[in-house]
Amino acid sequence: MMKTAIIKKLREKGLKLTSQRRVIIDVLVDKTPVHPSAALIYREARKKAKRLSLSTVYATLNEFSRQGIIKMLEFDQAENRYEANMTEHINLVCKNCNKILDYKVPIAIDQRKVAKKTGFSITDTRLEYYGLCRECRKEKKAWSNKVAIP
Amino acid sequence: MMKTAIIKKLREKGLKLTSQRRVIIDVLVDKTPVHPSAALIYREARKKAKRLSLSTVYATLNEFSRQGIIKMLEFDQAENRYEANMTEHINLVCKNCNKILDYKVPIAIDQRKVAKKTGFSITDTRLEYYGLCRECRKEKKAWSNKVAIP
DNA sequence: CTACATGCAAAGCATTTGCATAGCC
DNA sequence: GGCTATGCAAATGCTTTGCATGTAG
Repeated sequence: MMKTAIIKKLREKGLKLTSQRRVIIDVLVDKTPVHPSAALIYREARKKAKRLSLSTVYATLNEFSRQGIIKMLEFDQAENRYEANMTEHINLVCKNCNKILDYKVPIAIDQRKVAKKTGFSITDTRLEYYGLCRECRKEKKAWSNKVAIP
Repeated sequence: MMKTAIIKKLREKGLKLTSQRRVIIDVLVDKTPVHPSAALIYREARKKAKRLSLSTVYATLNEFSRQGIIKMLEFDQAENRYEANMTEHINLVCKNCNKILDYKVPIAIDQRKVAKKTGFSITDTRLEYYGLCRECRKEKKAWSNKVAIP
């Protein structure tokens, strides 16, 4: 998503645009390809804004996510990750290196149908496939060729 | 999944079948419809086995999940939830009451195709829709009818 | 027998909270 | 100006870890 689009949404939702938020949005949008964690966003944002605390980063990301402006991806054993890409897609999560890739697909599941069948009104989706990315697969293969059985 | 099926898988994977694990499996399978948390499983399991610690529950659920015998659903701000239903389905998560329902659909996404396009080899999937369940929708409606604007 | 499982208590760590201050609108 | 956002430090709470002991295969 464009930075300006996010800022526009802030306004629509009646949220204030502070200097900290501006920087956080900047970093999040720039880093969205790697699906940054709060810590990474904090580290990067600090370079542009010295006066910024981690709790502000969390508060901001939480609020934006609650408002549907950004997307929060939660993992156990690992930090949350965030993305500004709000179009429906599948996240491919590498179990080895924690890399996350986006996979755009026309989702065949009809949300309206789900709602009719189950009574659920859907506001959000989370679609993830876990496995090994190309690089980590190669690595594993290399290992199994080299490593003797212990 | 059947309890016997899980136990069979344990054997296949070379995992030991202890009395604690037996109870944990029992509870998990019985409670799978509500997608229990580790704490709930612990509480219920304690009724059947006095000698059982929470860390054992965690260790067991982690191991089983690692082995692909059960499924762990991780949330931020909330405890992990577990399920024994290993058939592909979508979890409908109510944001209001945290209820989780299963929605069985023929997933239209071809994993082999994804692998070819992206290099990802997929081992696991996580499909979730967030929203409000039937009951919570009614509740909300009732609120908005009653509650005056503050 | 022996490698894996368990129990207990303590640690870990990402995230949240409380409260005083600051700064958008 | 009023109400929201921020910063700081301390707390929270689920989950993990280390190690001695127990036990399934």
